[in-house]
Order: sequence, then C-alpha cells, then structure tokens
Amino acid sequence: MKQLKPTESELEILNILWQKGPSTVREVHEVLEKSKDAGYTTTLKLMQIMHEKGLLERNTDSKTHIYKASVSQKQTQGQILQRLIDTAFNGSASQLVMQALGNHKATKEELEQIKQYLEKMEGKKDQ
Amino acid sequence: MKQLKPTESELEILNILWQKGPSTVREVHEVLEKSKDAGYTTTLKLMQIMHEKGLLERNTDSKTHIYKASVSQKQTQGQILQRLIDTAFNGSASQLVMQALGNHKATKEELEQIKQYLEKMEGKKDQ
DNA sequence: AGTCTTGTACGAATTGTTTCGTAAACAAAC
DNA sequence: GTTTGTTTACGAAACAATTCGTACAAGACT
Repeated sequence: MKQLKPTESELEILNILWQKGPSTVREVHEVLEKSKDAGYTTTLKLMQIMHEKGLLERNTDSKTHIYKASVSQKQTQGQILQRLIDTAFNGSASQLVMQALGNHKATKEELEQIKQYLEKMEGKKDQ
Repeated sequence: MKQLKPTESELEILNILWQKGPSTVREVHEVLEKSKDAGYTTTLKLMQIMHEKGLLERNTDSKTHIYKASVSQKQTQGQILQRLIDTAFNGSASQLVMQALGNHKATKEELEQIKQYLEKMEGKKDQ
C-alpha cells in the first residue's frame, strides 16, 4: 500500500470531505473559509493536487466536479498517529493517550466510553 | 507565549534531546542516523536553525557546542495534539484516543495504566 | 611546524507547499 | 448574441523545509 502523507492543508480538506461526503470545491471552500483565510482558487488548486496524488477521486460528468476522499478516515488517522508516536512520543502510544486526555478535559461520558473500550480490549487479550 | 511549530525533522531532534538531555550535535546525529538517512552537516544545520528559532539553547563555551531543548516536552506534545485533533479528528479528543488505542496494541500493563489514569480523572471531576 | 581529525559556519541547490492571477469554457440571464 | 457569473486549468511566485558541499578554526599527534 502506498504511503500517502497528506500535508496539514490537505488534512483539513480530507476532514471536511469525511464529514460531508462527496462535495464540490465550492462546498469545501465554504467550510474551509470559516477557519482559514484563503481564496477559492487556492482551495481548487489544492484539491486538484490531491486528486493527482490519489488522495481524492472526482466525478467530472457535469461541469461542476464532485470530489470525494479516496483514503479512509480510519487508516489515515492511524498512519498519522503512528508517525507522531514515533517522532514525538518516543514510540509510546499510552504516553500520547494520557497527554491527550490530560490536556483536553473530555466529558465524563467520553471518559466512560473510553474506559469501556479499554475493558473490551483487555477482555480480548485474555482469550 | 510564542507558538513555535516544530517541523517533522525538528520534532525528531527534540525527541532525542528530551530523552538524552543536553547533547552535542554528534550525539544527536548518531541516534538520528539509526532511523534516518542524512549527513552530519544536515543535522548540524537543522540544530542551528532550531537554535535561531528558539527551539534549542546551546552552550558554546567549549569548541564542541552543547545543545538542549528549550521547549518542554509536555507543552510541545500538547500543542501538536491539539492541532491534530482540530485538523484531522474533527475536534474530538476521545476519537483520537480510541484510534490510538485501537491501532496500536498496547501491552496489558499500558492499558491498566491508562485505566487508572482515567479513574483518577473521574474522581477529580466529582469533587 | 605540519598533518589529521573533528567541529562550526555559510551559502546554495533542491524539493515541497501554499497562494493566487489570469485565461478559457460554459451556461444562464438579459 | 452579448453580458454576467461560475467553474476549471494552468503557470508562476512566494515561502518553507531539507540537504549537503565547501571553507575555515582549533586541538591532538607525530
């Protein structure tokens, strides 16, 4: 499998497409604008490059092209985390997890959810 | 406080310095070499740039300079995670946590450690 | 002193990322 | 059918990150 490495800007776009599903450049751009200051053609160009790289697929049947992510959210997130764990967390996933929890004040419900998830994992390990 | 944003290569170097403490360029380079293919002067240049940016301090008393990280591990990790949560995890820290746990097959001990950490946090919340 | 080794400094080439101006295609509105 | 608006395409500029060649300094070793 290819090791595609989205840049920061590309990640923002991927994240939007993962949320919204297939979208036009304008739709993506309108979301992007809220958090970022860039022109329409900049977004367009980025998405064209992402298409060349294989990060996005597009349907060009109509004049207005429809783009969608061609990499899965799970897998991409996994790759990024793996790299981050290696480069900044000295290979320790649990260090990353605790740092994320500590800084971030999750709600009680979120914490509970994570705890259940942990128990499920421990259960699997014992079999 | 300034928002310093180490690049990927810079993070690798920071991570080494966080582990080893103050070190010479050669010491850092020798660790770096194991995981990466780059010449000595490349590492040197990187560390000089990091010094200019304020990411590293150095002692130039002797001919061979000694560098150390001037940003804290905790805070830097926190910033990076925050950015990552925003751009790739749609603002959800718990999504990141579960993804990290799921992909990464932590040891039983690590899982236990995280669970204890969670309980401690829940305890604090109730007060 | 002369050679060797190890180090820093500097500058430049290379590569990757981001940004946007401008032009051309196309359709809808007048 | 000409104007107006929306879209894609292309190219180049601006910026940032990475890499390394080369020169020079300093101490260590004959």
